[in-house]
Amino acid sequence: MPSRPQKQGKGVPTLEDVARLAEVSTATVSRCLNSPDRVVKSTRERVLAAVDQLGYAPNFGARALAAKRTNTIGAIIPTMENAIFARGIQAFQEELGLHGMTLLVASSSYSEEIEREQVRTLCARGADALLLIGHHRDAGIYDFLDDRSIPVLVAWAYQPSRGRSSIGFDNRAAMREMAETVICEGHRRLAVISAPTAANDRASERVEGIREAMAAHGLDPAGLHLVETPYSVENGDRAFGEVMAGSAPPTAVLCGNDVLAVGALRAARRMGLSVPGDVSITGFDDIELAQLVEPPLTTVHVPHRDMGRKAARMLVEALNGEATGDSIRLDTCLIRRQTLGPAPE
Amino acid sequence: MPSRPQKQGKGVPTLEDVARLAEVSTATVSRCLNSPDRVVKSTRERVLAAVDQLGYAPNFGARALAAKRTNTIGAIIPTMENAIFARGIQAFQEELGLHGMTLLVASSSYSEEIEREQVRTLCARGADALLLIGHHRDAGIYDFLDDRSIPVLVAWAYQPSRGRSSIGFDNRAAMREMAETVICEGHRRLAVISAPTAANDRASERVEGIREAMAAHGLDPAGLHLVETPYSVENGDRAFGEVMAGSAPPTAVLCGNDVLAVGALRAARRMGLSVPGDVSITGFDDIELAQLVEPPLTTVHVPHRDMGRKAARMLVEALNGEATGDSIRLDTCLIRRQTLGPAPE
DNA sequence: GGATTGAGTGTAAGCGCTTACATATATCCA
DNA sequence: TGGATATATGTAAGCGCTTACACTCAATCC
Repeated sequence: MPSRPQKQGKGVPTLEDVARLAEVSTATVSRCLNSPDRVVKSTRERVLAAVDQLGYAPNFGARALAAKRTNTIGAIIPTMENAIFARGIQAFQEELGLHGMTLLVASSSYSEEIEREQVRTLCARGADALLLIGHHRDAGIYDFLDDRSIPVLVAWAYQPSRGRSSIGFDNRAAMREMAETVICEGHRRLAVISAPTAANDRASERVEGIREAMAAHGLDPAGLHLVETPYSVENGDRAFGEVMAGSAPPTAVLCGNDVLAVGALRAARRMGLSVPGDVSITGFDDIELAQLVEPPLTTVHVPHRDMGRKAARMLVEALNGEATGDSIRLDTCLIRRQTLGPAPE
Repeated sequence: MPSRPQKQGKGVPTLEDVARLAEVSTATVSRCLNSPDRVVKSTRERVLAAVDQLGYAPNFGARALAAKRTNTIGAIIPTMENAIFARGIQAFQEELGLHGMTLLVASSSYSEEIEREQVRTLCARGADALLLIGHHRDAGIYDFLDDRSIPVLVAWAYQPSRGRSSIGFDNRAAMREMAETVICEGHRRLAVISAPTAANDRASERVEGIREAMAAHGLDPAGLHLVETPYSVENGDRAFGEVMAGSAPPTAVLCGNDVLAVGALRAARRMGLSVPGDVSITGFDDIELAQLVEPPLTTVHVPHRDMGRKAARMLVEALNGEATGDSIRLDTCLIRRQTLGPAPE
């Protein structure tokens, strides 16, 4: 990376420039900007006029350095391309704005390595608190954050047993409910198409939920055909083919998220299978797409927006020292649309 | 906003702490981090060990303050909830990462006011360059940026006449081509469902393209039934009802984007209209959803990812002083699927 | 009428980092 | 062997801002 000159002193007005123009001290200018009521009106107006005239914008880094707080909250999500995060984060940001805070987003592309790096980056940038997705990550990251006493909130997950403040829903219970509903329709041979579970506790919890339901209903969890594949319609499509390939294909395919389910649905159509006549397919998340496909998808509804909004409030409280350290459990609900039916024959 | 104590000196190691532990000066530590080859190996290793042991992460604000550059590029998009931006920005970020730069995203919720504010925020945070969507905005914003000599790239738009470096496609020409195709199918009564055009040159250019096509084919552009409504399936649905309400409803409804088109499609189905038998519907953007709905949507394909990637390269070049100041025009192409057919009767 | 108060403002010390410049040590050749 | 040169490291001056503290000057009180 070659070094390059830029932002030549010329054009960038500083606090001092404003002070000079308004004929006051830098302290007064600073006060005008941060606690206007500590400055008499006539002075304030003169200063603000100077600010305007110069097009002055305070240097954030310098301010953070001097004031030791940034009113900034960082969030690290796996990817913005996933509608559920995009939606939750949008709500998160809106709510933060209401409290005078700014959001800094980073994405990890589902990589633990990148996430670790992003945590450092966000802290270096002065994030006062952090929003992370899911519990699973190296303990070192939590230590790092604790050392700096930076509050962390885990979202899209609810496992109070982890001993961290979190907001989300019980992925396992939600998926268990879905699996039980499927089993009650008479299905005995089940398959799952899931996002990679290794570093994703939400995904693995969901799969676990299915296993629990099977065990509870006298089915052998070992008989569950599991295919893991990254988040995309294309992959869901491919995985469905794989899952249906054996001699005794499943009569119901539970998908770890709606996008995979939509892919599965597309594959089914192409293979000439009737859904849910020949095979039932279910999703998870209830993204907009779920009700737009044909037939509309049976899935689990998750209140992403609500979660984002509440997460923002929790973090703001934590920063104000009103933290309870509690976790909040949001309710999900099963949405029966048309891709789940009784087992064939 | 109550002030609150946090990050008590205790836990946050500074450059000086590292220097003390490694028994070198702060300058040496700094050099180890920024130009490792200017430090002899033995020292370097000692310093890096200290960095590790302390969990040191450089303070970004302080660094920016001292070095006068941040290796950060800012982007302001209308909303992350729109898949086209999410996708483009994701690619943008990935490419920036390859060049050692970081992305700072902000969203404006389609508000000029908020956008102006975000520009200041990003500059205050030290963005070395900015990515903005579309040309339309107050000249004051450009002045502000020019004063600071911060390079700006306009994306999702290509209008070299605006005299700013931009990357995108010709919204007007792309939509004109679509309209011409529709007209060639025999349609005479057209309607448009568009995003609000007031502060959105992409939307208004698209509408203009339709008018041009009509004029070129002997139709009176004044006869175009235009409904403007914000981006959402729901709104597309509602707008379609509105557009079809008159005594001589259109035989083709062109939509300003795929999401509105999908809403229109849903409304058509509910109203018992056959698409394209009774009415043709077209979209714009070619988001994933377009091929997943029934029937698959005829639309204009836009290379969002490619745009994001190239935008990143252009900005990096500009920062390296290799800027050409040119604009790049990307090609769109019309994707005929099944929602466009010949005019009825 | 002098002491007390408090509101409005100024002075100046850092915040954690980078970097020009100074210094110290090692290396080389005549 | 001595001076020139190169290499490694240290010193210290800021970067633009906030804020504790000091100061000034009226208004207020006994």
